[in-house]
Amino acid sequence: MPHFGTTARQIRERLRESDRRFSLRQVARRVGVEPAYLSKIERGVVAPPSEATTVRLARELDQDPDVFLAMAGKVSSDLQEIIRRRPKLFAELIRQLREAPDEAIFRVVRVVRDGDW
Amino acid sequence: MPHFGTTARQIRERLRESDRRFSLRQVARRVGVEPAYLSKIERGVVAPPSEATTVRLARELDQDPDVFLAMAGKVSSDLQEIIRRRPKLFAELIRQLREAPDEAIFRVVRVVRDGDW
DNA sequence: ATGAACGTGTACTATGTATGACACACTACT
DNA sequence: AGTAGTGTGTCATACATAGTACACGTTCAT
Repeated sequence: MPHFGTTARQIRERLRESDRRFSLRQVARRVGVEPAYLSKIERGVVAPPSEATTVRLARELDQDPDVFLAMAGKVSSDLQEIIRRRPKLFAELIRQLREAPDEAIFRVVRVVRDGDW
Repeated sequence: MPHFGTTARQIRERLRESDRRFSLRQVARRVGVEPAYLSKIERGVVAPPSEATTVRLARELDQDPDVFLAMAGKVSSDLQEIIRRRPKLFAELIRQLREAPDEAIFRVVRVVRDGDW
């Protein structure tokens, strides 16, 4: 699993090559945190930020919030709530899919999405 | 969603009717917390305990840990880790199943478990 | 009727989480 | 040469989490 801060920094620096609005300070301002704090986050000096801040940062860097949250060691609270509503069913389903290959999970997603079964 | 403390207390008191080893004090001792603390938990004076304590309490009361964790507003960390390993796939799957009837989810569980598809 | 067990009130504490504020040195234009 | 912008070091803080410790009045069993 890649490091949260390092990854965020790499993505930001890549974006910055073509758009100098992606300086640490400007991104920090748009995300709504202090530059010093974002600096520490990117270098791993502090733990990844809260869920809300992580999601705002992901959006700012045009990344998938769930992936960013995963790197931050978290799971989106809306997913957690879905699980909490029916804990037995979801717990069994998820543990069942622990070792399943990506393909198998994706097949399940498709089947459920299309509903034709 | 039922209240964590209230539910725990009811279950414990039911168990106690046939086995007086289920006093608050004795359960607290076996679970590894102070009686005063368990008392406060059961009455909702304090927030539900940590994941580890919640699971030990569930086991002690012969309940499903995932259900107890759900009532405590949490999701088992082992489930979270499974999701974090493949955040996109699991996020899509779970959101897909948010509104699905129990029956549909259980059908998916069975299909995946039996693997014949 | 007394000692053990019971449930609970009050007070305290240790650790973690999630930042903010400010100052500093460096660089990049204009 | 100066000013605007940049990244970072240090210090402080507010709040939440997850409990412990002890004392008190009550009840239960012998």
